Formats: sequence, C-alpha cells, structure tokens
Amino acid sequence: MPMNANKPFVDDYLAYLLARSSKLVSEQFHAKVKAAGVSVNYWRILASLSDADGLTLKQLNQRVLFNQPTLSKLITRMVAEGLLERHQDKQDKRAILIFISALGRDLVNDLLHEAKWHESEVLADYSSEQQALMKGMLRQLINTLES
Amino acid sequence: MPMNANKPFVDDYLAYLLARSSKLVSEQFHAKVKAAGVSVNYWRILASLSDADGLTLKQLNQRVLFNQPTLSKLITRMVAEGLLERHQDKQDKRAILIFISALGRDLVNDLLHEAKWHESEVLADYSSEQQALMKGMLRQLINTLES
DNA sequence: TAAATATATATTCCATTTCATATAATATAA
DNA sequence: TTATATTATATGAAATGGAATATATATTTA
Repeated sequence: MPMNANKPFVDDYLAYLLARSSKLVSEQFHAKVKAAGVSVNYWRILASLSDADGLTLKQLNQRVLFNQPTLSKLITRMVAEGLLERHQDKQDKRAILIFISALGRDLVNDLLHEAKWHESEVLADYSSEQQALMKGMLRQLINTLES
Repeated sequence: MPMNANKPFVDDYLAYLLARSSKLVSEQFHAKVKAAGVSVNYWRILASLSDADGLTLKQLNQRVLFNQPTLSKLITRMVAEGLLERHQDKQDKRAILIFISALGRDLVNDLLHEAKWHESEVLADYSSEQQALMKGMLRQLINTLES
C-alpha cells in the first residue's frame, strides 16, 4: 500500500521537479548538439569553458559536477579530438590547465548561438520579469546549496 | 576569443541553472540512497512507481525520462533482485505492467521518508510561500514543455 | 629537514548505458 | 484478409561511467 495514497509524492518533490524540468529543457537542444557530432558532456564542458578558459581540471569539475575520473577521461578524449588543449600549471605541477582549441572555439560558438535561440523558444511565453524571477530563484537555490 | 566576454554564458542559461541546481539538490540525498544499497536510477524508478503502481514500461519512461533500453534493462535487474514485478498487459500483449513488490515497497517507503526530510532541510531557509512559488514555476515549466 | 599527510590528476577494472537492431503484437491500408 | 506500417519491449556489441587505487607533487608536522 502506498505510504500516502492521497498525495502524489513526485509531483511535489523539489528534486523531481528540478530533474524533470532540467531534462525536458535540455532534451530538444541536445538533439542539435548530437547532430553537430558532439556528446552532451562535451557540450557541457565546452560551454563551461567558454567564458572561463584555462581552468584547472578541478575548477572545471566544480562547474560541471562530474566525477573526477569521468572528467579526466572526457578531457583526454576531447584533447585527442582536437577540441581542447591540456597544459601543465607552472605554479602547481600536479594541476593541468584546460584550454579550448581554435576548433573547439568554433564549435562552441555555434552551439552557444543555437543554445540561446533554443532558450528563447522555451521561454517564449514568459515575460522578462517571469524569466528573471525564475532564474533568480534558481541562482539563489544554487548559492544556498553551495555554501 | 569568447563570443561575449562581458557576459558569462552559463550563469544566465536556464538549462545550466536547472541542471546545476538539480544536481546539487540531489547530491547529498543520493549518498543516502546508495547507503541503502540502491542506485540512483533504482530510486527514481521506485519513487515514480510509488504513487502510480502498475504502469507500462512506456508510461513509466515518460516519468523517468530514461532511454527505453536503459529502462528495460533496469527493470530486468530490479525484477531479478525482487524489487519489482513484471506482468503482461492483457489488453495489449506487447506491453508489460510494472508493479512494486512487497520488498520494493518497504524500501521505497523508507527512502520516501528520508527524501521528504532531506527536502525540508534543503528548503529550511525558504518560507512556505517561496517554496510554493518555486515549485509552481517548475510545474508550469514542465507543463509548457510537455505540451 | 625527514616523514607524514593532503591534493590534483590518471588509470584499471568492472558495471552500466547507448546505438542499432530484433522481435512480437497491434493498427492501418489496399 | 493480406500486406504494410506502427508500437512496445528486448537484446547484443561497443562506448561510457564509476569505485577503488595509483602516481606525482605540495603541504604540514615532528
């Protein structure tokens, strides 16, 4: 017997609402990403680096929130495919600095444009006040959770 | 050179804000899920079935938004582990109906309690009005995207 | 400074997911 | 009704992800 038959769980569960909306928002756009020959994780890495080139692997991981070995291997593949460059940090020789290559830059610039266009479609029915409110709430939630 | 050096992309990109907040909200709770010996995907399936037992694989997939073969294999494993039951649909013999077993029910009930408690911690600093506003916006976004 | 501890990244091995396709049942069209 | 298309689920091979651990450098402690 359900724990609580008269009140659906997931429809009032924040983590579910976030996961579902996240997936739905990303879904159509990811089809375009794949059409460009890029996996979703590649796109996330490129987008995260697009305004912060030269991060260490650790700093990058704080943005993309992957597992460390997963990111390490993704970087290896992306370097092999010519999308990124890996340089040793002179200050801390354990660390590597990750840069977008010219090829990766072209790719991410295209995708950034498509992403913005896609977002404007998703949010077409929302006023700019509503959009700001929604994004603001999410940013606040992120800040709360990061501290 | 960045496409737009003076305006960070990801911090104003809805899909990123959703993905990041989703991951941050789920993160600590998923540690508890794993501590209960359950993978995150198992938990998502059990939670989705908790208030809608007896869905077809396809209906369930519309809730969890996995790939069809992924869900199919997850179900196979969960049945083998005694958490779920798979029955043929009498009306449509192609379809299978998925039910939670007694064992699965016990497990999910425990996790549902922990999930609610975790959510109340995450949202501790929010008034109930703010909580309702946030969830309402997400539900509206989901509805928009589903139609 | 030597030893111990901590940190950043890489690697190995195994589990899981994905892509493409198969199978079986249903719905539709000729 | 027979052929065709569609739908629901399953499966196999290959790619990817994750847990544990290794390696190399940096930091702290005695």
